[in-house]
Amino acid sequence: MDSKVRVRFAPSPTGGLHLGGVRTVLFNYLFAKHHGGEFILRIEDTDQTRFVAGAEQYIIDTLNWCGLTPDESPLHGGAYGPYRQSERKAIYTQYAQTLIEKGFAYYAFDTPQDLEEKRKQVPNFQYSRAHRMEMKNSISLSESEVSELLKKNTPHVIRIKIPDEEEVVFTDIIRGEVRFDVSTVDDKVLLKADGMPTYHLAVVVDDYLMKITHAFRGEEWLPSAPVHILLWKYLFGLDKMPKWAHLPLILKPEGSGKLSKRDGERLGFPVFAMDWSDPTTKETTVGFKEKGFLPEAFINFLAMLGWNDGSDKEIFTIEELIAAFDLERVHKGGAKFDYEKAKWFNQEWIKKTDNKILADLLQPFFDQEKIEIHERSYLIKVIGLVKDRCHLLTDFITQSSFFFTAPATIDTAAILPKWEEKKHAFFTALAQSFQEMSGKPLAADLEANFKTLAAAHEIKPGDLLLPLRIMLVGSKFGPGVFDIIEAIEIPDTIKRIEHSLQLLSGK
RNA sequence: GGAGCGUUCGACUAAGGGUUAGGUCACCUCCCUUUCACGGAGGUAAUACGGGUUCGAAUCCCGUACGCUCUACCA
Repeated sequence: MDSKVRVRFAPSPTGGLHLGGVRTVLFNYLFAKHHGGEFILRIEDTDQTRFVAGAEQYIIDTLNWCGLTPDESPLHGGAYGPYRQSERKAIYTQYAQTLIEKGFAYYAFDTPQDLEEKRKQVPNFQYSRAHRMEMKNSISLSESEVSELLKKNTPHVIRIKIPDEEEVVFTDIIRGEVRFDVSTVDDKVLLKADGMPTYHLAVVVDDYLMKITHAFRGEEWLPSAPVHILLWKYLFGLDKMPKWAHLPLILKPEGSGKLSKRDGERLGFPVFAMDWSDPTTKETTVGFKEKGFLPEAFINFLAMLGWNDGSDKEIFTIEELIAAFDLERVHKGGAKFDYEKAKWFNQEWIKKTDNKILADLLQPFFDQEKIEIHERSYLIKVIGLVKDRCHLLTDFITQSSFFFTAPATIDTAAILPKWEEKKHAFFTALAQSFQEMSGKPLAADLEANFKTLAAAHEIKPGDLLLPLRIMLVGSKFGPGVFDIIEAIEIPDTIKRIEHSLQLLSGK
Protein backbone atom coordinates (compact mmCIF):
# COMPACT_ATOMS: atom_id res chain seq x y z
CA MET A 1 0.00 0.00 0.00
CA ASP A 2 1.42 3.37 -0.90
CA SER A 3 -0.63 5.21 1.70
CA LYS A 4 -2.10 4.25 5.01
CA VAL A 5 -5.07 1.94 4.68
CA ARG A 6 -8.35 3.55 5.65
CA VAL A 7 -11.66 1.73 5.40
CA ARG A 8 -15.13 2.61 6.46
CA PHE A 9 -18.39 1.06 7.47
CA ALA A 10 -21.27 3.30 6.52
CA PRO A 11 -24.62 2.11 7.81
CA SER A 12 -27.80 4.07 7.80
CA PRO A 13 -29.38 4.31 11.23
CA THR A 14 -32.68 2.69 10.41
CA GLY A 15 -32.83 -0.24 12.82
CA GLY A 16 -30.96 -3.23 14.18
CA LEU A 17 -27.65 -4.35 12.74
CA HIS A 18 -28.01 -7.72 11.11
CA LEU A 19 -25.57 -10.49 10.30
CA GLY A 20 -24.69 -9.17 6.90
CA GLY A 21 -23.93 -5.75 8.30
CA VAL A 22 -21.74 -7.12 11.04
CA ARG A 23 -19.84 -9.24 8.58
CA THR A 24 -19.23 -6.21 6.40
CA VAL A 25 -17.87 -4.42 9.46
CA LEU A 26 -15.76 -7.43 10.32
CA PHE A 27 -14.15 -7.70 6.91
CA ASN A 28 -13.48 -3.98 6.93
CA TYR A 29 -11.98 -4.21 10.38
CA LEU A 30 -9.86 -7.28 9.66
CA PHE A 31 -8.54 -5.79 6.47
CA ALA A 32 -7.68 -2.49 8.14
CA LYS A 33 -5.97 -4.09 11.11
CA HIS A 34 -4.15 -6.60 8.96
CA HIS A 35 -2.59 -3.69 7.13
CA GLY A 36 -2.11 -1.55 10.20
CA GLY A 37 -4.75 0.83 8.94
CA GLU A 38 -7.75 2.67 10.30
CA PHE A 39 -11.37 1.73 10.49
CA ILE A 40 -13.95 4.50 10.33
CA LEU A 41 -17.62 4.53 11.17
CA ARG A 42 -19.66 6.95 9.11
CA ILE A 43 -23.36 7.33 9.63
CA GLU A 44 -25.36 7.61 6.43
CA ASP A 45 -28.41 9.42 7.72
CA THR A 46 -29.37 11.32 4.63
CA ASP A 47 -32.85 9.88 4.44
CA GLN A 48 -34.83 11.81 6.98
CA THR A 49 -37.91 9.72 6.39
CA ARG A 50 -36.20 6.55 7.51
CA PHE A 51 -34.29 7.92 10.46
CA VAL A 52 -34.85 5.94 13.65
CA ALA A 53 -33.96 7.38 17.01
CA GLY A 54 -31.44 5.35 18.94
CA ALA A 55 -30.25 3.38 15.95
CA GLU A 56 -26.90 5.15 15.80
CA GLN A 57 -26.16 4.44 19.44
CA TYR A 58 -27.26 0.87 18.90
CA ILE A 59 -24.77 0.48 16.05
CA ILE A 60 -21.97 1.82 18.21
CA ASP A 61 -22.95 -0.44 21.11
CA THR A 62 -23.05 -3.41 18.79
CA LEU A 63 -19.63 -2.68 17.39
CA ASN A 64 -18.28 -2.43 20.90
CA TRP A 65 -19.83 -5.71 21.93
CA CYS A 66 -18.28 -7.36 18.89
CA GLY A 67 -14.93 -5.85 19.73
CA LEU A 68 -14.84 -4.02 16.42
CA THR A 69 -14.46 -0.53 17.73
CA PRO A 70 -13.87 2.11 15.08
CA ASP A 71 -10.86 4.41 15.19
CA GLU A 72 -13.00 7.32 14.06
CA SER A 73 -16.74 7.76 14.46
CA PRO A 74 -19.32 10.40 15.33
CA LEU A 75 -18.51 9.67 18.97
CA HIS A 76 -14.76 9.22 18.88
CA GLY A 77 -14.05 12.18 16.67
CA GLY A 78 -11.21 12.20 14.17
CA ALA A 79 -9.62 14.50 11.67
CA TYR A 80 -12.16 13.99 8.92
CA GLY A 81 -15.45 14.84 10.56
CA PRO A 82 -18.23 15.32 10.85
CA TYR A 83 -18.99 11.61 10.56
CA ARG A 84 -22.72 12.02 10.12
CA GLN A 85 -23.74 12.77 6.59
CA SER A 86 -26.65 14.90 7.71
CA GLU A 87 -24.08 17.30 9.12
CA ARG A 88 -22.20 17.49 5.85
CA LYS A 89 -25.01 18.79 3.70
CA ALA A 90 -23.21 21.89 2.47
CA ILE A 91 -20.28 19.83 1.26
CA TYR A 92 -22.41 17.75 -1.05
CA THR A 93 -24.20 20.75 -2.47
CA GLN A 94 -20.88 22.20 -3.47
CA TYR A 95 -19.81 19.08 -5.33
CA ALA A 96 -23.19 18.77 -7.00
CA GLN A 97 -22.73 22.32 -8.25
CA THR A 98 -19.31 21.48 -9.60
CA LEU A 99 -20.82 18.61 -11.55
CA ILE A 100 -23.45 20.87 -13.02
CA GLU A 101 -20.86 23.41 -14.03
CA LYS A 102 -18.78 20.76 -15.73
CA GLY A 103 -21.83 19.46 -17.55
CA PHE A 104 -21.82 16.09 -15.82
CA ALA A 105 -25.07 16.71 -14.00
CA TYR A 106 -28.27 18.65 -14.54
CA TYR A 107 -31.32 20.00 -12.77
CA ALA A 108 -34.53 18.03 -13.00
CA PHE A 109 -37.85 19.56 -12.08
CA ASP A 110 -40.10 16.56 -12.47
CA THR A 111 -42.32 16.00 -9.49
CA PRO A 112 -42.71 12.56 -7.94
CA GLN A 113 -46.15 12.48 -9.56
CA ASP A 114 -44.68 13.25 -12.96
CA LEU A 115 -42.32 10.35 -12.57
CA GLU A 116 -44.96 7.99 -11.36
CA GLU A 117 -47.12 8.79 -14.32
CA LYS A 118 -44.26 8.38 -16.74
CA ARG A 119 -43.45 5.00 -15.26
CA LYS A 120 -47.02 3.96 -15.78
CA GLN A 121 -47.00 5.08 -19.40
CA VAL A 122 -43.62 3.71 -20.36
CA PRO A 123 -42.89 0.11 -19.49
CA ASN A 124 -39.49 -0.25 -17.85
CA PHE A 125 -39.06 3.48 -17.84
CA GLN A 126 -35.59 4.74 -17.12
CA TYR A 127 -34.65 8.34 -16.59
CA SER A 128 -31.84 8.17 -19.10
CA ARG A 129 -30.80 9.15 -22.58
CA ALA A 130 -33.87 7.49 -24.10
CA HIS A 131 -36.36 9.62 -22.20
CA ARG A 132 -34.32 12.50 -20.86
CA MET A 133 -35.65 14.95 -23.44
CA GLU A 134 -39.26 14.09 -22.64
CA MET A 135 -38.78 15.18 -19.06
CA LYS A 136 -38.56 18.52 -17.37
CA ASN A 137 -34.92 19.29 -16.83
CA SER A 138 -32.10 21.65 -17.63
CA ILE A 139 -31.21 19.65 -20.71
CA SER A 140 -34.68 19.54 -22.26
CA LEU A 141 -35.65 23.04 -21.21
CA SER A 142 -34.27 26.29 -22.54
CA GLU A 143 -31.77 28.22 -20.50
CA SER A 144 -34.25 30.95 -19.69
CA GLU A 145 -36.90 28.48 -18.61
CA VAL A 146 -34.42 26.83 -16.30
CA SER A 147 -33.25 30.01 -14.68
CA GLU A 148 -36.86 31.08 -14.31
CA LEU A 149 -37.72 27.83 -12.50
CA LEU A 150 -34.63 28.11 -10.35
CA LYS A 151 -35.44 31.71 -9.50
CA LYS A 152 -38.91 30.70 -8.37
CA ASN A 153 -37.38 28.06 -6.10
CA THR A 154 -39.14 25.29 -7.94
CA PRO A 155 -38.41 22.00 -6.17
CA HIS A 156 -35.78 20.15 -8.10
CA VAL A 157 -33.18 17.45 -7.88
CA ILE A 158 -29.79 17.15 -9.46
CA ARG A 159 -29.20 14.13 -11.64
CA ILE A 160 -26.01 12.72 -13.05
CA LYS A 161 -25.86 12.83 -16.82
CA ILE A 162 -24.80 9.35 -17.83
CA PRO A 163 -22.73 9.46 -21.03
CA ASP A 164 -24.32 8.03 -24.16
CA GLU A 165 -21.78 5.38 -24.76
CA GLU A 166 -19.05 4.40 -22.44
CA GLU A 167 -17.80 1.24 -20.92
CA VAL A 168 -16.92 1.44 -17.27
CA VAL A 169 -14.35 -1.14 -16.24
CA PHE A 170 -12.99 -1.62 -12.79
CA THR A 171 -11.28 -4.30 -10.78
CA ASP A 172 -13.10 -5.67 -7.81
CA ILE A 173 -10.74 -7.31 -5.31
CA ILE A 174 -13.06 -10.27 -4.92
CA ARG A 175 -14.57 -10.56 -8.37
CA GLY A 176 -11.83 -9.40 -10.64
CA GLU A 177 -12.58 -7.26 -13.68
CA VAL A 178 -16.18 -6.10 -13.93
CA ARG A 179 -17.48 -4.25 -16.97
CA PHE A 180 -20.60 -2.19 -17.47
CA ASP A 181 -21.98 -0.58 -20.56
CA VAL A 182 -23.34 2.62 -19.07
CA SER A 183 -26.04 2.96 -21.71
CA THR A 184 -28.14 0.69 -19.51
CA VAL A 185 -27.81 2.80 -16.39
CA ASP A 186 -30.10 5.69 -15.65
CA ASP A 187 -29.48 9.26 -14.59
CA LYS A 188 -29.46 8.72 -10.86
CA VAL A 189 -30.53 11.45 -8.53
CA LEU A 190 -27.49 12.89 -6.79
CA LEU A 191 -29.04 15.64 -4.74
CA LYS A 192 -32.61 15.33 -3.52
CA ALA A 193 -35.19 18.10 -3.45
CA ASP A 194 -34.56 18.59 0.26
CA GLY A 195 -30.93 19.35 -0.47
CA MET A 196 -29.68 16.07 0.96
CA PRO A 197 -27.45 13.91 -1.19
CA THR A 198 -28.39 10.40 -2.18
CA TYR A 199 -26.07 7.57 -1.33
CA HIS A 200 -24.43 7.82 -4.75
CA LEU A 201 -23.09 11.30 -4.27
CA ALA A 202 -22.42 10.96 -0.58
CA VAL A 203 -20.24 7.84 -0.75
CA VAL A 204 -18.03 9.25 -3.40
CA VAL A 205 -17.59 12.63 -1.79
CA ASP A 206 -17.06 11.24 1.68
CA ASP A 207 -14.76 8.45 0.63
CA TYR A 208 -12.64 11.06 -1.06
CA LEU A 209 -12.69 13.56 1.77
CA MET A 210 -12.10 10.89 4.39
CA LYS A 211 -9.21 9.48 2.38
CA ILE A 212 -10.72 6.02 2.15
CA THR A 213 -8.34 3.66 0.39
CA HIS A 214 -10.52 0.55 0.20
CA ALA A 215 -14.28 0.52 -0.08
CA PHE A 216 -16.10 -2.67 0.85
CA ARG A 217 -19.82 -3.15 0.75
CA GLY A 218 -22.48 -5.73 0.05
CA GLU A 219 -22.89 -7.23 -3.38
CA GLU A 220 -26.24 -5.48 -3.75
CA TRP A 221 -24.25 -2.36 -4.61
CA LEU A 222 -22.51 -3.81 -7.59
CA PRO A 223 -25.08 -2.63 -10.17
CA SER A 224 -24.66 0.97 -9.07
CA ALA A 225 -20.89 0.87 -9.07
CA PRO A 226 -20.65 2.45 -12.53
CA VAL A 227 -22.41 5.55 -11.23
CA HIS A 228 -19.87 5.85 -8.44
CA ILE A 229 -16.97 5.29 -10.76
CA LEU A 230 -18.21 7.93 -13.15
CA LEU A 231 -18.53 10.32 -10.26
CA TRP A 232 -14.99 9.57 -9.16
CA LYS A 233 -13.80 10.25 -12.65
CA TYR A 234 -15.68 13.56 -12.89
CA LEU A 235 -14.88 14.84 -9.42
CA PHE A 236 -11.56 13.57 -8.17
CA GLY A 237 -9.90 11.38 -10.76
CA LEU A 238 -9.82 7.62 -11.02
CA ASP A 239 -6.31 7.48 -9.62
CA LYS A 240 -7.68 8.66 -6.27
CA MET A 241 -10.47 6.14 -6.21
CA PRO A 242 -10.42 3.48 -3.48
CA LYS A 243 -10.12 -0.18 -4.40
CA TRP A 244 -13.50 -1.80 -4.41
CA ALA A 245 -14.65 -5.11 -3.01
CA HIS A 246 -18.26 -6.25 -3.18
CA LEU A 247 -18.92 -8.83 -0.51
CA PRO A 248 -21.14 -11.84 -1.10
CA LEU A 249 -24.54 -11.84 0.55
CA ILE A 250 -25.68 -13.87 3.53
CA LEU A 251 -28.65 -15.91 2.42
CA LYS A 252 -31.66 -17.56 4.02
CA PRO A 253 -31.03 -21.10 5.32
CA GLU A 254 -33.94 -22.45 3.32
CA GLY A 255 -34.65 -21.59 -0.27
CA SER A 256 -32.76 -18.55 -1.37
CA GLY A 257 -32.58 -14.82 -1.10
CA LYS A 258 -31.09 -12.34 1.31
CA LEU A 259 -31.45 -13.21 4.97
CA SER A 260 -34.02 -10.99 6.60
CA LYS A 261 -35.33 -10.23 10.05
CA ARG A 262 -38.46 -12.18 9.16
CA ASP A 263 -36.47 -15.37 8.53
CA GLY A 264 -35.13 -15.26 12.05
CA GLU A 265 -38.57 -14.90 13.51
CA ARG A 266 -39.94 -17.65 11.32
CA LEU A 267 -37.13 -20.13 11.94
CA GLY A 268 -36.37 -19.19 15.53
CA PHE A 269 -32.89 -17.73 15.47
CA PRO A 270 -31.50 -14.24 15.85
CA VAL A 271 -30.58 -12.10 12.89
CA PHE A 272 -29.52 -8.96 14.71
CA ALA A 273 -26.30 -8.81 16.70
CA MET A 274 -28.01 -7.47 19.81
CA ASP A 275 -31.58 -6.98 20.96
CA TRP A 276 -33.24 -4.19 19.04
CA SER A 277 -36.41 -2.52 20.13
CA ASP A 278 -38.11 -0.38 17.59
CA PRO A 279 -38.95 2.94 19.25
CA THR A 280 -42.17 3.35 17.33
CA THR A 281 -43.62 -0.15 17.28
CA LYS A 282 -42.01 -1.07 20.63
CA GLU A 283 -41.34 -4.42 19.07
CA THR A 284 -38.18 -6.14 20.27
CA THR A 285 -36.11 -8.35 18.02
CA VAL A 286 -33.80 -10.75 19.79
CA GLY A 287 -30.07 -10.53 19.20
CA PHE A 288 -27.22 -13.01 19.26
CA LYS A 289 -25.90 -11.45 22.44
CA GLU A 290 -29.10 -11.93 24.39
CA LYS A 291 -29.61 -15.34 22.88
CA GLY A 292 -26.42 -16.37 24.62
CA PHE A 293 -23.65 -15.98 22.10
CA LEU A 294 -20.12 -15.02 22.99
CA PRO A 295 -18.92 -12.13 20.83
CA GLU A 296 -15.79 -14.10 19.95
CA ALA A 297 -17.92 -16.96 18.65
CA PHE A 298 -20.23 -14.64 16.77
CA ILE A 299 -17.30 -12.97 15.05
CA ASN A 300 -15.55 -16.27 14.42
CA PHE A 301 -18.65 -17.71 12.82
CA LEU A 302 -19.23 -14.67 10.65
CA ALA A 303 -15.63 -14.66 9.48
CA MET A 304 -15.94 -18.23 8.27
CA LEU A 305 -19.09 -17.42 6.33
CA GLY A 306 -17.51 -16.64 3.00
CA TRP A 307 -13.87 -16.72 3.99
CA ASN A 308 -11.27 -19.23 5.16
CA ASP A 309 -7.52 -19.24 5.39
CA GLY A 310 -7.12 -22.24 3.11
CA SER A 311 -6.45 -24.68 5.93
CA ASP A 312 -8.87 -26.76 7.98
CA LYS A 313 -8.65 -24.34 10.87
CA GLU A 314 -12.03 -23.01 11.90
CA ILE A 315 -11.63 -21.62 15.38
CA PHE A 316 -9.90 -18.28 15.26
CA THR A 317 -9.35 -15.56 17.81
CA ILE A 318 -9.72 -12.04 16.54
CA GLU A 319 -5.94 -11.66 16.55
CA GLU A 320 -5.60 -14.79 14.46
CA LEU A 321 -8.24 -13.51 12.08
CA ILE A 322 -6.42 -10.22 11.69
CA ALA A 323 -3.17 -12.03 10.98
CA ALA A 324 -4.68 -14.46 8.49
CA PHE A 325 -7.26 -12.32 6.75
CA ASP A 326 -6.93 -11.92 3.03
CA LEU A 327 -9.72 -10.36 1.02
CA GLU A 328 -8.76 -12.31 -2.05
CA ARG A 329 -9.76 -15.51 -0.31
CA VAL A 330 -13.30 -14.24 0.17
CA HIS A 331 -15.85 -16.30 -1.70
CA LYS A 332 -17.73 -14.91 -4.63
CA GLY A 333 -20.99 -16.71 -3.99
CA GLY A 334 -23.49 -15.97 -1.26
CA ALA A 335 -23.52 -18.18 1.82
CA LYS A 336 -26.56 -19.61 3.51
CA PHE A 337 -26.80 -18.96 7.19
CA ASP A 338 -26.72 -22.13 9.29
CA TYR A 339 -27.80 -21.64 12.88
CA GLU A 340 -26.60 -25.08 13.95
CA LYS A 341 -23.10 -24.31 12.83
CA ALA A 342 -23.28 -20.95 14.55
CA LYS A 343 -24.14 -22.72 17.79
CA TRP A 344 -21.27 -25.12 17.30
CA PHE A 345 -18.88 -22.19 17.14
CA ASN A 346 -20.36 -20.84 20.32
CA GLN A 347 -19.99 -24.16 22.04
CA GLU A 348 -16.35 -24.32 21.06
CA TRP A 349 -15.84 -20.84 22.43
CA ILE A 350 -17.61 -21.66 25.66
CA LYS A 351 -15.24 -24.58 26.12
CA LYS A 352 -12.32 -22.28 25.38
CA THR A 353 -13.39 -19.52 27.72
CA ASP A 354 -12.15 -19.35 31.29
CA ASN A 355 -14.75 -20.23 33.92
CA LYS A 356 -14.22 -16.98 35.76
CA ILE A 357 -14.95 -14.98 32.65
CA LEU A 358 -17.98 -17.13 31.98
CA ALA A 359 -19.15 -16.44 35.52
CA ASP A 360 -19.16 -12.71 34.83
CA LEU A 361 -20.97 -13.16 31.55
CA LEU A 362 -23.49 -15.56 33.04
CA GLN A 363 -24.45 -13.44 36.02
CA PRO A 364 -26.96 -11.32 34.08
CA PHE A 365 -28.61 -14.42 32.67
CA PHE A 366 -29.06 -15.88 36.15
CA ASP A 367 -30.30 -12.53 37.43
CA GLN A 368 -32.87 -12.46 34.69
CA GLU A 369 -34.13 -15.87 35.76
CA LYS A 370 -34.09 -14.71 39.38
CA ILE A 371 -31.69 -17.45 40.36
CA GLU A 372 -29.65 -16.24 43.27
CA ILE A 373 -25.95 -16.94 43.31
CA HIS A 374 -24.60 -16.65 46.83
CA GLU A 375 -21.02 -17.54 46.16
CA ARG A 376 -19.07 -16.72 43.06
CA SER A 377 -16.64 -19.54 43.71
CA TYR A 378 -19.53 -21.97 43.76
CA LEU A 379 -20.80 -20.61 40.44
CA ILE A 380 -17.36 -21.06 38.94
CA LYS A 381 -17.25 -24.65 40.15
CA VAL A 382 -20.68 -25.37 38.67
CA ILE A 383 -19.68 -23.80 35.37
CA GLY A 384 -16.77 -26.21 35.19
CA LEU A 385 -19.16 -29.08 35.72
CA VAL A 386 -21.66 -28.19 33.00
CA LYS A 387 -19.86 -26.10 30.38
CA ASP A 388 -19.23 -29.05 28.07
CA ARG A 389 -22.91 -29.49 27.48
CA CYS A 390 -23.81 -25.87 26.73
CA HIS A 391 -24.15 -24.45 23.23
CA LEU A 392 -25.50 -21.10 24.37
CA LEU A 393 -24.97 -19.11 27.52
CA THR A 394 -28.69 -19.54 28.16
CA ASP A 395 -28.13 -23.30 28.26
CA PHE A 396 -26.32 -22.78 31.53
CA ILE A 397 -29.64 -21.91 33.12
CA THR A 398 -31.27 -25.24 32.36
CA GLN A 399 -28.03 -27.16 32.82
CA SER A 400 -27.23 -25.76 36.22
CA SER A 401 -30.25 -24.24 37.94
CA PHE A 402 -30.61 -27.34 40.15
CA PHE A 403 -27.23 -26.54 41.67
CA PHE A 404 -28.73 -23.40 43.11
CA THR A 405 -32.31 -24.31 43.85
CA ALA A 406 -34.11 -27.62 44.19
CA PRO A 407 -35.80 -28.63 40.95
CA ALA A 408 -39.34 -27.33 40.69
CA THR A 409 -40.66 -30.60 39.35
CA ILE A 410 -39.47 -34.16 39.74
CA ASP A 411 -40.02 -36.47 36.82
CA THR A 412 -41.51 -39.22 38.97
CA ALA A 413 -43.10 -40.75 35.90
CA ALA A 414 -39.64 -41.82 34.83
CA ILE A 415 -38.98 -43.52 38.15
CA LEU A 416 -42.35 -45.08 38.94
CA PRO A 417 -42.45 -47.96 36.43
CA LYS A 418 -39.47 -49.65 38.09
CA TRP A 419 -40.10 -48.41 41.58
CA GLU A 420 -40.43 -50.93 44.36
CA GLU A 421 -40.52 -51.09 48.12
CA LYS A 422 -36.94 -52.23 48.54
CA LYS A 423 -35.72 -49.21 46.58
CA HIS A 424 -37.71 -46.99 48.87
CA ALA A 425 -35.98 -48.65 51.78
CA PHE A 426 -32.61 -48.16 50.13
CA PHE A 427 -33.07 -44.45 49.63
CA THR A 428 -34.25 -44.01 53.19
CA ALA A 429 -31.10 -45.75 54.32
CA LEU A 430 -29.01 -43.73 51.89
CA ALA A 431 -30.28 -40.49 53.32
CA GLN A 432 -29.48 -41.83 56.74
CA SER A 433 -25.96 -42.84 55.83
CA PHE A 434 -25.26 -39.54 54.11
CA GLN A 435 -26.43 -37.89 57.30
CA GLU A 436 -23.72 -39.75 59.12
CA MET A 437 -20.96 -38.65 56.78
CA SER A 438 -19.14 -35.72 58.22
CA GLY A 439 -18.21 -32.43 56.56
CA LYS A 440 -18.15 -32.10 52.81
CA PRO A 441 -17.46 -35.54 51.36
CA LEU A 442 -15.92 -35.86 47.94
CA ALA A 443 -17.63 -37.48 44.97
CA ALA A 444 -15.48 -40.61 45.17
CA ASP A 445 -16.32 -41.19 48.84
CA LEU A 446 -19.99 -40.59 48.21
CA GLU A 447 -19.92 -43.09 45.41
CA ALA A 448 -18.15 -45.70 47.55
CA ASN A 449 -20.68 -45.22 50.30
CA PHE A 450 -23.51 -45.52 47.79
CA LYS A 451 -22.14 -48.74 46.32
CA THR A 452 -21.56 -50.38 49.66
CA LEU A 453 -25.08 -49.61 50.69
CA ALA A 454 -26.48 -50.86 47.39
CA ALA A 455 -24.66 -54.12 47.86
CA ALA A 456 -26.01 -54.44 51.38
CA HIS A 457 -29.53 -53.99 50.00
CA GLU A 458 -28.78 -56.40 47.18
CA ILE A 459 -29.74 -53.97 44.45
CA LYS A 460 -27.62 -53.25 41.39
CA PRO A 461 -26.18 -49.71 41.62
CA GLY A 462 -27.28 -49.15 38.05
CA ASP A 463 -30.92 -49.54 39.02
CA LEU A 464 -30.50 -46.91 41.66
CA LEU A 465 -28.46 -44.27 39.89
CA LEU A 466 -31.16 -43.02 37.59
CA PRO A 467 -33.77 -42.55 40.33
CA LEU A 468 -31.18 -40.78 42.44
CA ARG A 469 -30.34 -38.47 39.56
CA ILE A 470 -33.96 -37.62 39.01
CA MET A 471 -34.43 -36.91 42.69
CA LEU A 472 -31.55 -34.44 42.61
CA VAL A 473 -31.91 -32.91 39.18
CA GLY A 474 -35.58 -33.40 38.46
CA SER A 475 -34.94 -35.17 35.22
CA LYS A 476 -32.53 -37.29 33.16
CA PHE A 477 -29.61 -35.00 32.47
CA GLY A 478 -26.63 -33.33 34.06
CA PRO A 479 -23.12 -34.18 35.20
CA GLY A 480 -22.14 -37.20 37.28
CA VAL A 481 -24.51 -37.84 40.17
CA PHE A 482 -21.81 -37.81 42.82
CA ASP A 483 -20.28 -34.64 41.46
CA ILE A 484 -23.67 -33.07 41.91
CA ILE A 485 -23.97 -34.31 45.48
CA GLU A 486 -20.49 -33.08 46.27
CA ALA A 487 -21.47 -29.66 44.98
CA ILE A 488 -24.88 -29.26 46.57
CA GLU A 489 -23.66 -30.98 49.73
CA ILE A 490 -25.31 -33.38 52.15
CA PRO A 491 -28.16 -31.36 53.67
CA ASP A 492 -29.64 -30.39 50.32
CA THR A 493 -29.13 -33.89 48.99
CA ILE A 494 -31.07 -35.40 51.87
CA LYS A 495 -33.84 -32.86 51.47
CA ARG A 496 -34.22 -33.68 47.81
CA ILE A 497 -34.21 -37.43 48.43
CA GLU A 498 -36.80 -37.14 51.14
CA HIS A 499 -38.97 -34.82 49.11
CA SER A 500 -38.90 -37.24 46.19
CA LEU A 501 -39.63 -40.19 48.43
CA GLN A 502 -42.74 -38.40 49.60
CA LEU A 503 -43.82 -37.73 46.04
CA LEU A 504 -43.22 -41.35 45.10
CA SER A 505 -45.16 -42.83 47.97
CA GLY A 506 -47.91 -40.27 47.77
CA LYS A 507 -48.87 -41.25 44.23
C1' G B 1 -38.03 -6.96 -19.41
C1' G B 2 -32.82 -5.05 -18.76
C1' A B 3 -28.01 -5.05 -16.41
C1' G B 4 -24.65 -7.30 -13.18
C1' C B 5 -23.12 -11.26 -10.15
C1' G B 6 -23.10 -16.25 -8.86
C1' U B 7 -23.40 -22.14 -9.02
C1' U B 8 -18.51 -28.47 -5.26
C1' C B 9 -22.03 -33.27 -0.22
C1' G B 10 -28.55 -30.99 3.13
C1' A B 11 -25.20 -26.45 5.01
C1' C B 12 -20.16 -23.80 5.34
C1' U B 13 -16.12 -24.80 2.41
C1' A B 14 -10.81 -27.15 0.50
C1' A B 15 -8.67 -28.67 -4.02
C1' G B 16 -6.64 -22.72 -8.97
C1' G B 17 -5.02 -29.09 -15.24
C1' G B 18 -3.27 -35.12 -12.71
C1' U B 19 -6.10 -36.65 -5.25
C1' U B 20 -10.11 -42.93 -4.01
C1' A B 21 -12.69 -34.68 -4.73
C1' G B 22 -10.50 -33.36 1.64
C1' G B 23 -12.35 -30.92 6.31
C1' U B 24 -16.30 -28.94 9.53
C1' C B 25 -21.75 -28.60 10.96
C1' A B 26 -26.10 -31.56 10.56
C1' C B 27 -27.70 -36.72 10.05
C1' C B 28 -26.84 -42.27 10.92
C1' U B 29 -23.94 -46.42 13.41
C1' C B 30 -20.67 -48.00 17.13
C1' C B 31 -17.45 -47.07 21.59
C1' C B 32 -17.10 -44.36 26.23
C1' U B 33 -20.72 -42.84 29.96
C1' U B 34 -25.57 -47.41 34.42
C1' U B 35 -28.47 -40.12 32.66
C1' C B 36 -28.05 -36.02 29.09
C1' A B 37 -23.95 -34.12 26.99
C1' C B 38 -18.64 -34.04 26.00
C1' G B 39 -15.02 -37.15 23.79
C1' G B 40 -13.42 -41.19 20.36
C1' A B 41 -14.09 -44.47 15.85
C1' G B 42 -16.76 -45.18 11.47
C1' G B 43 -20.75 -44.14 7.72
C1' U B 44 -24.25 -41.69 4.13
C1' A B 45 -23.52 -37.58 0.95
C1' A B 46 -21.22 -33.10 -3.98
C1' U B 47 -18.32 -30.74 -8.82
C1' A B 48 -26.02 -27.68 -12.38
C1' C B 49 -26.26 -29.26 -17.74
C1' G B 50 -24.14 -29.50 -22.78
C1' G B 51 -20.20 -28.68 -25.83
C1' G B 52 -15.12 -27.69 -26.61
C1' U B 53 -9.33 -27.11 -25.43
C1' U B 54 -6.06 -31.08 -23.39
C1' C B 55 -2.69 -37.25 -22.82
C1' G B 56 -5.63 -35.48 -18.62
C1' A B 57 -10.63 -30.69 -16.44
C1' A B 58 -14.35 -29.25 -10.42
C1' U B 59 -10.31 -26.18 -12.18
C1' C B 60 -9.43 -22.97 -18.87
C1' C B 61 -13.09 -21.41 -23.09
C1' C B 62 -18.19 -21.18 -25.18
C1' G B 63 -23.29 -21.97 -24.67
C1' U B 64 -27.69 -23.38 -21.71
C1' A B 65 -30.27 -23.74 -17.20
C1' C B 66 -31.13 -22.16 -12.51
C1' G B 67 -30.53 -18.68 -8.52
C1' C B 68 -29.56 -13.93 -6.55
C1' U B 69 -28.92 -8.55 -6.53
C1' C B 70 -30.15 -3.99 -8.62
C1' U B 71 -33.46 -1.51 -11.84
C1' A B 72 -36.63 4.87 -5.74
C1' C B 73 -35.78 12.14 -4.62
C1' C B 74 -33.84 3.99 0.40
C1' A B 75 -29.47 2.71 1.66
